[in-house]
Amino acid sequence: MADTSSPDGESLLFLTDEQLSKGIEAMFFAYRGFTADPDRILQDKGYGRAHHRAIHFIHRSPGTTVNNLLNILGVTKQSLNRVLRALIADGLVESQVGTRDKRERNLRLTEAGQALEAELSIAQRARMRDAFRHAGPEAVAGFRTVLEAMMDPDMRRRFEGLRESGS
Amino acid sequence: MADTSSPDGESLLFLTDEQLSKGIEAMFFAYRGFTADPDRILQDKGYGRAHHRAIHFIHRSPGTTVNNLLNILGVTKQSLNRVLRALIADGLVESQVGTRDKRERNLRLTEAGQALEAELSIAQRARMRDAFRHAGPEAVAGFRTVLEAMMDPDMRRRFEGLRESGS
DNA sequence: CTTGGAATGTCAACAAGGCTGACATAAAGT
DNA sequence: ACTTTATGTCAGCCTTGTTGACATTCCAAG
Repeated sequence: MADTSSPDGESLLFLTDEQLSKGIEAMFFAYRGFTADPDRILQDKGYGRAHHRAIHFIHRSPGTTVNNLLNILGVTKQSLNRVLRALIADGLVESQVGTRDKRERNLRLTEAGQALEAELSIAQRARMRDAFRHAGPEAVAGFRTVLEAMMDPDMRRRFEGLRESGS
Repeated sequence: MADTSSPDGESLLFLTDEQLSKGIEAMFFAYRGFTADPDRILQDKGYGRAHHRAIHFIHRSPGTTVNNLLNILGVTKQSLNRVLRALIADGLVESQVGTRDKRERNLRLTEAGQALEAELSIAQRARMRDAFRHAGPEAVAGFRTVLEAMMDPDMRRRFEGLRESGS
């Protein structure tokens, strides 16, 4: 509807300030929905969003180092360390001294950690799946394209680097 | 690439756990980029993301009440009040006793508030505009569709309610 | 072998921004 | 008159971010 694309040039109607503001608000409200389910699950267990992020990316790259995690998450080592310490103390994450470089710590989820990860993932993916299914494959492709364009360049590189064994 | 859509049914390849996880990570990284520019601007002025949100939605609905803002932002009145108090004290927001119902306060941006709002908006819209332009109108439509589907239903209603004088 | 620097861990202190609970006030509704 | 609603405010707590300082460990260069 309201298809006003000209034959050669782009329509550009989707670049009005109003459309951009709606995009901004959509990001805000959608992010709230996006985090709502994991937040609820974590709340009962005494963890927060920071723990979720650590668990997610350790699951995603088993054996990753603290420094790598630091770069992905974009927080200080002190902040991450507090979270990791709790997860390790609670037996959700194990930290092994690196083999090549013994200064490094290789982080992995324990069985309990994998169980929590699965619980969180299932909830968050369920919402994502419903949204994707409802919107359809072409909308999903557009969604991904816009989000990638919205990232900082170094984050985009990191994002594209995750699991290059694509689909 | 890897186009495996079947003739009648949907391909559903976009609903694999791997695709959903990429969607989750895309949201995480994109949201970081989304908030990066305003965060930088606000940091120097002693404000944070919470102030930005209040300013944004007061700008969006001038004369709105505290209660309305509370519902949109999804925080407690104490939390919002702390932010509003600072903005009012600094002369960025003005609070007028309601005309119909004198219990209500109607919130508006002062000139200084509008100036800050513009500064933040311009930065955030610039990123959104670049992302939108790079992705193209169809991707933007998909982006919006997926984000709306990801919202909680009441937030979606609120989102659709903002500025019904749509484009 | 010694020393410099990198990776990591830890302590302390602090701030933003969430939260709950309790209470006060004014105005509206019954 | 009484209750409810809208708002403000005080106090205190939690999570999660920040800086700064310092210790340890260990690779690697001189």
